[in-house]
Amino acid sequence: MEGYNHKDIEKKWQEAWQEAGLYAVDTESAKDKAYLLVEFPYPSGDLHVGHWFAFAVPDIYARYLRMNGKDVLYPIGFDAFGLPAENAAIKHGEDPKEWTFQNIERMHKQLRSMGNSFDWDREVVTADPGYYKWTQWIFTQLFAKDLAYKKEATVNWDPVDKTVLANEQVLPDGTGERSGALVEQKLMNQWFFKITDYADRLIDDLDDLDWPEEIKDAQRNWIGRSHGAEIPFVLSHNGKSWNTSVFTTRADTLMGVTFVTIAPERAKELIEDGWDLGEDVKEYALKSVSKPARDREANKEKTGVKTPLVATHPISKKEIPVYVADYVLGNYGTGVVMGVPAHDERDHAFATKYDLEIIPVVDTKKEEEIPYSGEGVLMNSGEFDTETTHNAREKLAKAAGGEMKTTYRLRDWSIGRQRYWGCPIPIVYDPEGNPHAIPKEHLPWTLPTDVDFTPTGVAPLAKSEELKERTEKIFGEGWTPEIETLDTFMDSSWYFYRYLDPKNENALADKDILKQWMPIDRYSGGSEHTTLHVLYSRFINKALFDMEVVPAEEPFRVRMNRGLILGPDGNKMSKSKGNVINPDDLVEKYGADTIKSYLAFIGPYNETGFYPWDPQSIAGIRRFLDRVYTLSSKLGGEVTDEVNLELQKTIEKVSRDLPEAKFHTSLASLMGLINILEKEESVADEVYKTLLLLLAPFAPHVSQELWEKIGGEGFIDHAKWPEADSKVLEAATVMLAVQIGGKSRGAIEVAQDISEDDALELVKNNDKLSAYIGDSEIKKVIFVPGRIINILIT
RNA sequence: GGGGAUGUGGCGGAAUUGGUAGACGCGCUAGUCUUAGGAACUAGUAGGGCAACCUGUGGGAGUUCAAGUCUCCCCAUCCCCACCA
Repeated sequence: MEGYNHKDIEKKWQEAWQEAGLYAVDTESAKDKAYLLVEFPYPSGDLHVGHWFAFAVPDIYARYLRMNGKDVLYPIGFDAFGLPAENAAIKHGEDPKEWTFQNIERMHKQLRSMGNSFDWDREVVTADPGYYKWTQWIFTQLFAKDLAYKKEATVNWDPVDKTVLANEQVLPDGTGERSGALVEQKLMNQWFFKITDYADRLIDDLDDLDWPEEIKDAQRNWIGRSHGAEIPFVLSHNGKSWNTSVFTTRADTLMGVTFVTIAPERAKELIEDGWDLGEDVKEYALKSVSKPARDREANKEKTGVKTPLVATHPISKKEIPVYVADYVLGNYGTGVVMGVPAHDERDHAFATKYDLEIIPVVDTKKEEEIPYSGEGVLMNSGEFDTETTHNAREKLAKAAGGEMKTTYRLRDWSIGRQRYWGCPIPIVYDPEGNPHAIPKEHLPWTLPTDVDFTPTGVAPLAKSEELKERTEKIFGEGWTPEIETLDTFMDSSWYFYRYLDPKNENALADKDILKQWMPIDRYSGGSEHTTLHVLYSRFINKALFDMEVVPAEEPFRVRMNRGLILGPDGNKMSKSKGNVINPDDLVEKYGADTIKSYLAFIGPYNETGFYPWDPQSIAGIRRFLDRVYTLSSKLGGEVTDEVNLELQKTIEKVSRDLPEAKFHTSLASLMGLINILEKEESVADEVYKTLLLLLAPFAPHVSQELWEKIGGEGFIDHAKWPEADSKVLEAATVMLAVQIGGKSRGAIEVAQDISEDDALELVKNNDKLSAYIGDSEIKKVIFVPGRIINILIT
């Protein structure tokens, strides 16, 4: 069969769309807005198939909404700061800025070859000073609200990239998200965002969001809210005492405490404060603290060292031993844990190993073994005996002088990076070393260029003479600049506001425009960003919402994660495996319409499946488009009732499935229609036109070309989405399934509203079906109109 | 260990939400046309059986006239979190 010439057609229409400014949106005048967002790419220099999956498929929905009369904004930009640029600079002596902007140039071409309905006038590049001026401004606002602060803390240190990482950037196996290096723990003075202030709202507000449960749960889990009690404990040695406290979710087991364990971090702090805890404790604590988190967690065997400290039980006043043990985490709760070996597995293991007393305080009725961590009735707990564990929880906490408290797994977001190619933190220090936000009139606080950025662990900006001079010139002698740059996740946590008003010089975006366009109607992206970018963006949005900078409390009305395209061999695409599919070659061979349709056809878009690239399937999709094209030579004649019914069914199906991101079933029904039309002698113009309208979101170029060919008016994108004729659909006959004695025996063609009696009569008059009834008596008939008739016989 | 999801032909996946399981595509088989084709087209394609039929949605129970879909118990795979007190 003769195929169509995708190269000419796609070039022709991409130019025409561009010239007509077809996808430019006026955010000020739009009436019925739809804001669709896809995660903007890092300018790595080469577009891969994953980008197509991420950008070309949601474009189907954008085009659908546009044909339904919406003012659709579908923007694109670049997350342009980051390490690859800097590493390329170090390796090949390139300028990171040059490297980045050259890559962006290349990617522009590739992105345009997709033929998406992007509004290119709104492109945003985070490394552009016009953009990062506002990244810096947001930082200064957070600083003013004490949501950005500096503190001495143990942070994740990536020894390869030589920079600090946020907790979210350390993978479960303890390696850096980017470098893959084993992350170390290092005590440093660092900038943080106080995301923990928003922990409750970040959890609670999830309830009202129309997001998949798995995404919400992943965030809830990450934030890790835990309700319990904080109970004071006094630890003493040599006449000195330390008033601390433990966090527990089981205050009811307080009378079963037989020892206390402290985290190595706490022991180290005590030693630094001059406590003499002995050589063994010192050695153990220091060794544990410097261990990479992974090593420490890998060792499931409980270890610990007895300290000379003595803890006083807050109720019984009994003296109990204190251990330092590395299974106690320094950054969760208080880093001090009460040991209840009878009712906690870890404490039990520890107590058994070090031969410590075990006192059961929950009556297990001898049915459960110790350790027993369930609920029950208290025993061995003095006046609290016979209380239920549930009721005793708060009472015991109060009796011990403690209070109910909630803790979180979430840590504050570490945002300083000791690297060059990033947004400079807009802070200067006065001669006394106090930090001050750089006032708005000096923003953007530009990234200096007189810097050698070979990573040494010291931030490269420290070497910039220009930055030093600039600071002193503006703020006075003795003032010094902050030398760290911002985590690039900060750049990307607000870009969606900027798309709305990208050239605004007075605000990150105009308030009225924000009010009209936020929140985003649908945001699709990768599942790997659930606890990174998406969480950070929600935090920044809430902080800005509280400052009345942005209008919506949540930025993303709908979030959906997509799947992953694998290589033809079923493995993740990677250069080393040699299984990378180059989209440019595919554009050349099949055209953009085919790639987009193939990726849409592969499965449900809003589920995170893994899809191996199938070179034969894509040929099948191209065959389908060729068939649509070829069909244009058979135009003419009248619409038959049968064809019209199939057409109306297809309109109904596509209009129902497409908005739900079920692009694959939408295409399937279009293929079904084509199969029917091909069997006809001729195809009426109106039928073909409707087919093109339905196909336009999936294959915009070839649909537009055919639209023009058959005399369609103007751009197909401006044509109205067809509406199914409900009269035709209602008048259609259906196949009524016939069951006899509960077994499927066939079907009869009937009107949708046929009565039970008429249907029964038809079955009786049908030789084949009535044979199943035979001489048997009809006991009962179950009839579901338009669906099924089930005749029960004796 | 905790949380979330998913199990349907050789493969990706459908199933009007409790109503004829396997739409659509790939692959496969046969044929047509071709010097040839890994091109295109036509027909077939869950398994078993010559057939009428029978069996089939990870396994096992159950509810129902009717279960891929609902309930309970297992099994497997994937993702997230995890010595979180």
